[in-house]
Amino acid sequence: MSKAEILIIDDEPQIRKLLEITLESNDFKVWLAETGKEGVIMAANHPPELILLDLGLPDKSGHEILKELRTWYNKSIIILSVQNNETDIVQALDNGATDYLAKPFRNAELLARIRSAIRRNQTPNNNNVINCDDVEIDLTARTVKKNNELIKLTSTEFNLLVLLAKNEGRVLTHHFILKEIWGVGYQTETQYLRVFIGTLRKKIETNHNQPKHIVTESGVGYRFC
Amino acid sequence: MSKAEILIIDDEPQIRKLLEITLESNDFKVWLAETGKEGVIMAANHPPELILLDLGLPDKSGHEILKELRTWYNKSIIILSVQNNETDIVQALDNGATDYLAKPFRNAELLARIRSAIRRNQTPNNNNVINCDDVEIDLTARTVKKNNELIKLTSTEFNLLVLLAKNEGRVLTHHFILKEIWGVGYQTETQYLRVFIGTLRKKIETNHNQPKHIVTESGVGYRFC
DNA sequence: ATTTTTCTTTATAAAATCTTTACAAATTTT
DNA sequence: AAAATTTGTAAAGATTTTATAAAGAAAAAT
Repeated sequence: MSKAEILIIDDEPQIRKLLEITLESNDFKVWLAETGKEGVIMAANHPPELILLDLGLPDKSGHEILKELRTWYNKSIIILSVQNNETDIVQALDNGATDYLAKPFRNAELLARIRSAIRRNQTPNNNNVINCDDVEIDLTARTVKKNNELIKLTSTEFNLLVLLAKNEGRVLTHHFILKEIWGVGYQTETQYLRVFIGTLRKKIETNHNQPKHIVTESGVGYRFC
Repeated sequence: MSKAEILIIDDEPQIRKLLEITLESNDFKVWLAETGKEGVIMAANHPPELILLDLGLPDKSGHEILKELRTWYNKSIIILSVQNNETDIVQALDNGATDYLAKPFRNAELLARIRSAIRRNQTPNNNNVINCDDVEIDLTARTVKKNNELIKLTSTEFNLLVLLAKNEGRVLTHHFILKEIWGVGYQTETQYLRVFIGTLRKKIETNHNQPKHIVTESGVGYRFC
């Protein structure tokens, strides 16, 4: 599972730094923007899982930025603000903010609210899939489809296929593959690998005499796609 | 559009009255419960669009009620509490609370947070019935039907089936299932799991030698559907 | 207090997967 | 082109994993 990405839009350097440290040490990937404009551009280029938005920005009102983001961004936006008046809170929530936290906020609470907001983003099918021609590998579900039909792989076969697919186009040496799948100590058991590559090919190649997906690099290893 | 229904679970009569008046004048239909137990029953009989839950209940801790509700209720639950300490807030949010508001709260803010929470309900995946071929699982009533006939499951069997069904199509590892159903500390008791999968199959599979619903992924875990 | 139900544990059978061997086929080197 | 090396395939044996029954323990219901 890769890290969830959070975009922070705040003009105060200390707050940015504090948030950056807190969030990164809690296993999030953090992006920083100083102005609303910059934030909108960053969000558009690389939509994060969640946005932390300060209301008091120098260029535009945070409320404006929120509205602008909400025209297309539909994941969570948590407002951070020194303003703790009802008007701002109500306005922000009604403009589509997921949550509103007054500064100074408490770290653990912020983190819990972030987890909660991200949890709610999680629609059932945001699975992690690798596609390659007629082969589709779903890492979360642990399924492999060929021409949209489910294929049954054993655990080791699946792990091997994922390793190859994750390194698509790259040659992986026998040593490397054996170390990754079977562990250190098995690095010379190249025969294991041959047998498993064989069964994999039978299952995912259309014509297993002319493999298109799992290609042999004689003397070196194998390459996917 | 009919009125959205809100269930209030709070033991303080003044608060109940205050909330009732506020919410009804804002076009919500209000249900009232004085104790956690009563609240759970009312929620089950007539699932509301949102639940306002007080943490300091006389019969059980509000945290317990929250957990109990969250085993099947997946619309919004907002916590109201006189406690404003981080521990309670974090615990509640991590147990699946949608939001947490400290008493005394401001009316307009509460209303805005309620609107926000209800707005988010509209998005998918708040279905309380899972259908899969000839099997129908009703999370609210805690019943399972096969070909429209009720099937009797024990509590553990039901929980296991729900866990699998909620993750339809995805492999769940032995470890994960054991942790979720039996709790941490049971993660190596894979034999429990085998026995329970066995009885579940006998009950819901048409031909339990060729299971269609609960599929074994040897060396990894099980998959539903 | 007794019966019934559910859960835990043990034993064993069955199935699936992995490892190993043997040899054929393909590729590279000489 | 022949020899040497590497790779692919099939199949047998070994091992691991899973399924099922059934008995004892614990919990719940009567």
